[in-house]
Amino acid sequence: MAEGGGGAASPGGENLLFLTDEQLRKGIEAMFFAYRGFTADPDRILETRGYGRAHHRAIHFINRQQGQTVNTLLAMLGVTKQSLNRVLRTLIEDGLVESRVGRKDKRERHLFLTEDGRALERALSEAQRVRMRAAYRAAGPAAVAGFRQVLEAMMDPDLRRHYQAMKDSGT
Amino acid sequence: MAEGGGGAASPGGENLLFLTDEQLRKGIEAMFFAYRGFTADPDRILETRGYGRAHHRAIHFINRQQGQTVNTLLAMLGVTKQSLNRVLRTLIEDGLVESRVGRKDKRERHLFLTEDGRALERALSEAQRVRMRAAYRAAGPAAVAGFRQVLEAMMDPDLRRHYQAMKDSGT
DNA sequence: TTGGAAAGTCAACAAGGCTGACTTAAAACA
DNA sequence: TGTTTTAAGTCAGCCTTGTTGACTTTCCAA
Repeated sequence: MAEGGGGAASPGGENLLFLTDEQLRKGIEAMFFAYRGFTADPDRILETRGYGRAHHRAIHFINRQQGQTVNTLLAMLGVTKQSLNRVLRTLIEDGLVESRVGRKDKRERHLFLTEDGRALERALSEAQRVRMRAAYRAAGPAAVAGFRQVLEAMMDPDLRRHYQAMKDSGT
Repeated sequence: MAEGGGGAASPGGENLLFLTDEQLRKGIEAMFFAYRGFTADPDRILETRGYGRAHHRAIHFINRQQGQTVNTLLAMLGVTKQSLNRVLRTLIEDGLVESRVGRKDKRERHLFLTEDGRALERALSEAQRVRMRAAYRAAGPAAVAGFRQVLEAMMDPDLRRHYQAMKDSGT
């Protein structure tokens, strides 16, 4: 922690010590190592099923907004439709995802998790929540608020919109 | 921030509102979207050179501790030597990295960035620092301390050691 | 009725992970 | 001294997940 944690008490925001290249480098490495931890637990579960992170991402966002179209999901994930389609096809074949033709616009496909799909989603997100919960507990409530603030500020503006679109709707 | 920032003042850590599944899910998505932003700027630079993230990671950690051996770097990156070697070979061929036989133990190869390598490292890390700096400024010093605390708590213990090994040595 | 959007498919390719088998050189050990 | 272990590197082959480009099918809407 060195002087990093100590100076945090200053509420004015004039504390420019946080903006030295050293401080920034530490933040960069913290992101790198933390993201490794963040993905490690679900990766282990996915491996036993022969899936990868791409499957996890698809499952996560389909669960988040059941019935969304392929195009919506595409915008969220930021990959090509060919890439998504390969993953989606295996999930549909394996009975984890259901694709229903749109009622109004029959060109659209609306995506839903099946019961099996929801079960896997719960297993994956619970693994991730266990780690997140432990980190939150270890760091304390004030740290958690700061954590989310910095992460939000790091997002690209259009990705931030995707993030915020769901942020307040749940609960 | 909704009620997220408000409850943060409680220092006891008994505030379990932070540990609802909804709060945790938001943290999970924040990591996902923020990491995308985090890698976007260097990715653009790397693309112009025909490099990928694997090259970036190698360059970053060689710069962090010039003269380290291949084995040390391997432990840091958490990939196989075959995977690292492919990347390292192109960096050496392109004159960005120099590999010197160890003086004491001649089996070891010590890795250094050349002048060109340092130049690319600076360009990459500066791109990342610009975003990090902006996020830090937007969120404020208290948020930054919390950000680092939560990220550290999310790391796997042995990765946390790698992170902390360098954390206080620089500056 | 025709243009264009949404979805899906096929083919080909690249990056970057992985495993396994093997070589070379040098250090460490018995 | 001779043997084993270690560090590094290499070759071959595989997988996932990303990319482009070309193409079809469906079907809404002008």
